[in-house]
Amino acid sequence: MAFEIPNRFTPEEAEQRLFARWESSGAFKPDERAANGRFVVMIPPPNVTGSLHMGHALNNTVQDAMVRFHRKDGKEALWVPGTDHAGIATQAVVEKKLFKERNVTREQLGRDKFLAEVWAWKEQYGNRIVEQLRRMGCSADYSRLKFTMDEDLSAAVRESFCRLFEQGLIYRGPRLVNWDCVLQTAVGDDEINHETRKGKLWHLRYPVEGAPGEFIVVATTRPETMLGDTAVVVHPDEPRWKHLIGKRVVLPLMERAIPVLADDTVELGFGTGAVKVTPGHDPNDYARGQRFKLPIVSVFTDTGRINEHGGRYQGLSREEARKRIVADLEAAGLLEKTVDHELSVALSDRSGSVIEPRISEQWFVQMEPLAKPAIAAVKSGALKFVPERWSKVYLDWLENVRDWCISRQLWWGHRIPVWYDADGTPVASRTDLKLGDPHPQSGKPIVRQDPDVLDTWASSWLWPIATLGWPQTEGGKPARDLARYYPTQFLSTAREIIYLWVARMVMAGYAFADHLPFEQRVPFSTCYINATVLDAQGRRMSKSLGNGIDPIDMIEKYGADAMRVSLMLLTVEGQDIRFSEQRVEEARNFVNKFWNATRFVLQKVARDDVQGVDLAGAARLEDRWLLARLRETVETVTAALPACRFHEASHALRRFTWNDFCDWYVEIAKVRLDPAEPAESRRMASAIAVKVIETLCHLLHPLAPFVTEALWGHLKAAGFVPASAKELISAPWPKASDLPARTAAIDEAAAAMAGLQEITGALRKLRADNKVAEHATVPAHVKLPADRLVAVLRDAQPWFERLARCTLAGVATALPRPPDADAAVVAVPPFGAAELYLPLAGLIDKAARAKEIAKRRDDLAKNIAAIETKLGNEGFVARAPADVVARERERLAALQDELAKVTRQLSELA
RNA sequence: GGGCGAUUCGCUCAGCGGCUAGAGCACCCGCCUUACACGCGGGGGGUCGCAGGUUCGAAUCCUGCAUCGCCCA
Repeated sequence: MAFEIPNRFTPEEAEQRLFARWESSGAFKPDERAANGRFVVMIPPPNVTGSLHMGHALNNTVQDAMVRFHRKDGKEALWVPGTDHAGIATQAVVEKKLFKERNVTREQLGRDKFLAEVWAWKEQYGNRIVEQLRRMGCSADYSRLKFTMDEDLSAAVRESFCRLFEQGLIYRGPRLVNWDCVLQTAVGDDEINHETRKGKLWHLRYPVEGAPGEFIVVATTRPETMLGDTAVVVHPDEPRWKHLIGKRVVLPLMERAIPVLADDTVELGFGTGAVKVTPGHDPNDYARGQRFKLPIVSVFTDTGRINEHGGRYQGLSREEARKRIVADLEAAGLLEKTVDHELSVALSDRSGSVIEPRISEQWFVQMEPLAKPAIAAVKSGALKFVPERWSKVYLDWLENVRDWCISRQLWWGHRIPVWYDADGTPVASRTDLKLGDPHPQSGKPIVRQDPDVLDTWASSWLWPIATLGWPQTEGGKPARDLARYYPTQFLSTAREIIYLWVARMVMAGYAFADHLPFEQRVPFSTCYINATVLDAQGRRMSKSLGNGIDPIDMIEKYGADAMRVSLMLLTVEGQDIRFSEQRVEEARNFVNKFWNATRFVLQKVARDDVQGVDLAGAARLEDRWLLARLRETVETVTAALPACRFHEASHALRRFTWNDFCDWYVEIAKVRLDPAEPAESRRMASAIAVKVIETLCHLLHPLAPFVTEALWGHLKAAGFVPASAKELISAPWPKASDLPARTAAIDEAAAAMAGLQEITGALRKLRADNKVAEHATVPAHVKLPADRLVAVLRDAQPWFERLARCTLAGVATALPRPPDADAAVVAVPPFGAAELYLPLAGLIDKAARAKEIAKRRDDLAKNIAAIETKLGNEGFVARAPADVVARERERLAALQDELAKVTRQLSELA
């Protein structure tokens, strides 16, 4: 034995060691001497509060596979990691913790002390997800780790705010926002979940002014909002109410007269046909209010209680107010009826409370001017989505973009850099202003800073530029990293944040990356949208369902490589994937298969066996075939990986490794490496086996970095890879052109090899059908349709006999059927059909045989008839491509040959 | 209401104009053949959701329908 390694890969031992070595050798840092261009990726920063879930696992496997491929492909590869401060989520986590552990609220602590607590929490727990990325093997440059609240990134946020403010693109005003009454902040549309709930629909009567006994009936799911109604609208053609258009109704309980207006957006004939309008508490009504210039009455406080505009209901909670109002209406005879109704309720993602649409003063960014270049980026092809269909989602949003509410009533985040004088005149400032300083415009003393912070996306939209140093300059020039690595080449993310994040990053790129000409500012040229990882039943993985799979558990049980490979095997063009532990187990088995194939080669082959062997000299059938398959595999993987066709790449690798190399070549090599074999044959087989293992280490490395790097170490120790060679992570990607080029002779060898594989399979089946004991060796007679095949089989005889588990008693184009033999026919395109005989001295189950052969005969006849019909069709012969017609003719001939032989066998059996 | 996606063997999915529609898992039969039982050999199993259409030719393209899922309003 030349070399011994264990018969199992032990990830728990190898992963930590190899990762530490990569990191300390600087393998994760961009190689500035790289000659093949650059490949730069920004991680979508996970929340500091987060822990790795399967979505992260997939997304980061994709990024790492891409980065590792391009790094090995000779590019200056940089992957920038980092985390996001996640304003509302982090604040909520820390608030909860403080209350639970010390029974204090943030208000009791005060702003500064509370923020110190959040920072302390971040220092202690904020790196968890980064540590998890490292366990996955992510080859990011951790020396560049960024956090959205870092000083430099915070400076970028402030600079961007001030620029937009100065350009007049930021404004402040009252708007209807999603209000979280528990956390007492506005929340973004993305921080809301919609849930279908059972509720009621109350039909309320609003008395018509000056017409006693006459009512308009409106239906509502939220009767308490009626306190803020400022109109009733009906469709202009609504027969029930159109005569009341222009009149007024008296709002019950409030005794306030409000107009009845015509509005053709009311659905004709639906419900009561009339709609109450509460612009202060409903997004649709808000839009109507804008159109009709209705007054806005806000009836809730920021804790969700009725305010001073709610008359005698002031001070009640939303729930109490509803009960009282319904009861009072009923008492007044104004409740027509109540029906059960399913409705969609908006819930805050963070507090779980029902979102109250509410008018409040907020800061907004005017989006239209920023959206224009982002739209153009996709239309011009500067930015491409993979899969392409997501560009529609992106464009739809940008083309109907609404202004962006960027203020949040939180403490944790980037404080809005705006100060006011006593008149409330705001000014945005790059440097902190102190109370009492003169206002730069009015000259009056500054009296306060805006208390709000910015939406987290207002920092993450700067991620690609800010992580590279924007807006810093060095000697009047843009920061070195920004100049060198921006724009980036690739972004991989989830579909949920195409507009929240992706679209905004593109806007920010055009708005702020002004060290570049405008048309070169797109922050990434390809945006890959990941699959959603579902559970085995096709449900989303969620905390509430408890059906999530923890990637770290999978890594601990099966190894990081197995988890990564399982995801890559499942990922077809961003189609959702159903994931389960079983898939990881299967991938682990594949990793083990490759490990053991390498183990075999290391055990059987020594360095001296392969010295000076030139693979171009490979002349034997199986050698030419295997090298051709290896070359094909290199070509496939090299094309598929950079195009994000991960499933194609990983399947091609599994197929070649397992089915071609292990199932055939390794078995053949067991014969070829026998000391009795001629030295030339032994040396060639050895060299090919080593070449395959070495090449597969490279090709598999982006998917399974640990096991391949570990095996690379063994190849080095055994002397197959020079001791001076780089670590696999940095070693150059194999070139197909280094393998023997395809020639007619090689194609012919591949066809002949396929024939021998068919014949091997047929002989194995004959044995199995006749229940030949596993270890018994039986003689076989093989009648072949071509002299060429006879030569091929004679040449392959030593390994063929082992693989087919027989001794070749006769091989010829013509030979008699041995007595008491079972027989089989197998098509060997393009040569014809081979006939196989296995003498079995009375053991044949003739009835079973006859049944099977008859079935085969019928199948053949059916196939032949189908092809004859096709070839008899004048349209087909005239219009189909010549090679297709020729192939059909060839097939017909082979099938006819097989049919004739099968038919004769059937008669011989009788 | 609008948009997107899916529907192919028991399960999960490839294939997206021309090989007898493939793979993995599961299943059945036989094997510890010293690289690997996380394995080896053999086998059964599918009128490609339904209905039309285009084409010499459709699982593959078009139209409609059905079912399921996701997103937007």
